[in-house]
Amino acid sequence: MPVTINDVAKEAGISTSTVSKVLNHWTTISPETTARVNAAIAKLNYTPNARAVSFARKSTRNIVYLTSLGKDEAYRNPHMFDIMCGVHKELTKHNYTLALVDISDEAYPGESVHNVIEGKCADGLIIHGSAVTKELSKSITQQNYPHIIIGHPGFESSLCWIDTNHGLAGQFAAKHMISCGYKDVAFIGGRKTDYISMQRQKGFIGGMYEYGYHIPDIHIGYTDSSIPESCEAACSMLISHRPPQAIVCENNTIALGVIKAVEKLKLKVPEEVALLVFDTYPYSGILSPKPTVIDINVYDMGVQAGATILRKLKNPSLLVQSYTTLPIVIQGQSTQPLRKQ
Amino acid sequence: MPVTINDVAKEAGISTSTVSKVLNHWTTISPETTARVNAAIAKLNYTPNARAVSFARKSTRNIVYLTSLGKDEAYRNPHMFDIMCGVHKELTKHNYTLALVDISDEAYPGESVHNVIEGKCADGLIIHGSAVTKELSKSITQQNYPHIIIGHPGFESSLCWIDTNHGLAGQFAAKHMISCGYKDVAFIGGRKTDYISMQRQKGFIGGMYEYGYHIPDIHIGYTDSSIPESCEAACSMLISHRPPQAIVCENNTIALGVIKAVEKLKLKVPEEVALLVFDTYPYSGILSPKPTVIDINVYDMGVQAGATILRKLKNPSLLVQSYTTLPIVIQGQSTQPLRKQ
DNA sequence: CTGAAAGCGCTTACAG
DNA sequence: CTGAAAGCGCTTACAG
Repeated sequence: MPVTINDVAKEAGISTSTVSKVLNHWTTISPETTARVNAAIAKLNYTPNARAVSFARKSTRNIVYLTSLGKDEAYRNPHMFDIMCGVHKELTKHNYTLALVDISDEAYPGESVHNVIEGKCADGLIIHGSAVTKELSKSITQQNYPHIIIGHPGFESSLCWIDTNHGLAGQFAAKHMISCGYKDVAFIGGRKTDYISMQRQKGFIGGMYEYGYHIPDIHIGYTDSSIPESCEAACSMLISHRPPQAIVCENNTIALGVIKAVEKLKLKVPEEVALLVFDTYPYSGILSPKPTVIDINVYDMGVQAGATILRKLKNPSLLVQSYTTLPIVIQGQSTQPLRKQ
Repeated sequence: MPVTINDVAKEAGISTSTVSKVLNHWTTISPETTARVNAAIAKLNYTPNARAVSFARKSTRNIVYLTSLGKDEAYRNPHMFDIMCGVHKELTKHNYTLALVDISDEAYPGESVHNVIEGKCADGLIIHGSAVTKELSKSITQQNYPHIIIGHPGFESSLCWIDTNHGLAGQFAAKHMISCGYKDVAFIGGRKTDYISMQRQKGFIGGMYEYGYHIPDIHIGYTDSSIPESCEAACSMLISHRPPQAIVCENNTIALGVIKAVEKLKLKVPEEVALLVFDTYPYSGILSPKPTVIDINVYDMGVQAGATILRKLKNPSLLVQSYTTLPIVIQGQSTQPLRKQ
């Protein structure tokens, strides 16, 4: 028979409501009563029934994290799980729990969101950006349900989101290259329809331009982000009449392709061609030479997301659409200050 | 104002308790009543309040997944998240939810488990093996709390666990090597204190022995699982007077070290030395040649764990200590049938 | 500063 | 087959 608040009240010789107030740290309770209640709690080894609390309070202190949780997702998209860990960290700190909901096999789009909202099993919702559609956006906005989306949804809306500023990360890439003394720097990215890639590219080109360097079109590559196509793109740049001194790779697969090209052409990194890559990947550590990386602390983004949803709960009218978490440069061996010749 | 079961009852002109019975698919309800209630539910767009249900039922239909959720865990240990996804899949199928609890920064060991059990916020607990201690084992067993541990806890107990059979995986490695025609096969693993490594090694040696091949001590390597030490171990084997035809690498980091050694000695894979690796890693796909892998479908292990905890809930006296999920061989280019000379 | 009482939205014996 | 009523274990106006 589990011990309830009534047992504690009886033991302490005090009313249930007062025990509840002690539990909730009301300031009106006398120190003496508090002490008696605490003694009774300790004696009976009492823990409040979380279900009853959440029911009585009409608040669950639970947040749902909505994302794709299919097989192999952990290998394809480890960043998403790192974000999740950050969210969890922040929520736990404030005595909230985090429940997972999979969006990858819904019967109809928006089903999961609907269930979460209607079932009242959470106070708020954190949604991984890739899962957001316009319909979903509409239903969330209409219900005015506390939410935060990780990653810009890709269209204008009154949704709340946080994201990392990819353009800024591109600028950081430019700044780093300039600081090393590289002027002829190429950028190999994804297709023109790839939002993140284009943001990074724009930021990079803009950053170089600020320092007075114009990147010619032949030094901008668009690929399908596969190893072969990236290798091909890098090769053709490197054997052209004007090979770049350095290549910025928009993601890790592209970097692998570029490394392959470099090996094929027997070029030395970073002496003959320097490399810069966006994002740390599990295998970044095993590449040789160790690449210099423009990294985003996505765990920290998760923490931000957690903090933000809690702010939303306190202040539902809050609009949050913000870029957060500065990119950082992790210096590796694939770039180095150019020696004056 | 959210619509409650009472609103539905009023709308249908029927008592609350009957509505509840319709909701819970009692068989005693007349088709006519059922229809009326369902019409009212549809009309009012009613969804039961999950909190109230769980409170009244004294069951949460929630399972807690206890593991390490620190920063970068997703990169270090993607398998754990793949297991988590499998667990989630199975639980969702049966209308259970999954909540996450981090064990990585508890104030004292066992704190999280204690909170979960005492707070009654879950019906059961799935614990990632690395988090299990003897104290924890004791308190879980004493409380007779429904649980399932993923990975053999490492000591005898009446805990419930599921695991993959590492010895069997080792045997599979031997079988594959034999089927290719290799006889002189080396095994490079972790330290002798590494439980998994030793299981795999034993299985492998035993498997080879069954086919009549004895692995000499010089062909068994113990390393700290680092790239340099594994490279060193492989080198010394390969330049010895009796180099192995093939090397089984107990994990991926070891494999990277061995590959490094092979490159250093300019040996051809698989012609001059074949390689076999345990477990798929995010970067397995980028290695060249693509390694042959003895893999465990850990997502499926998660599914099993989910199914098992649900069985435990129905039948609390069930003891589950079982090896589950067969290893599979994923053929790559690092092994091939030996041509007769 | 403390307590009696209503209520959160369901489920489930029990009676009919 | 249906319904009135008690109860799940708390919280929170409200009264004192």
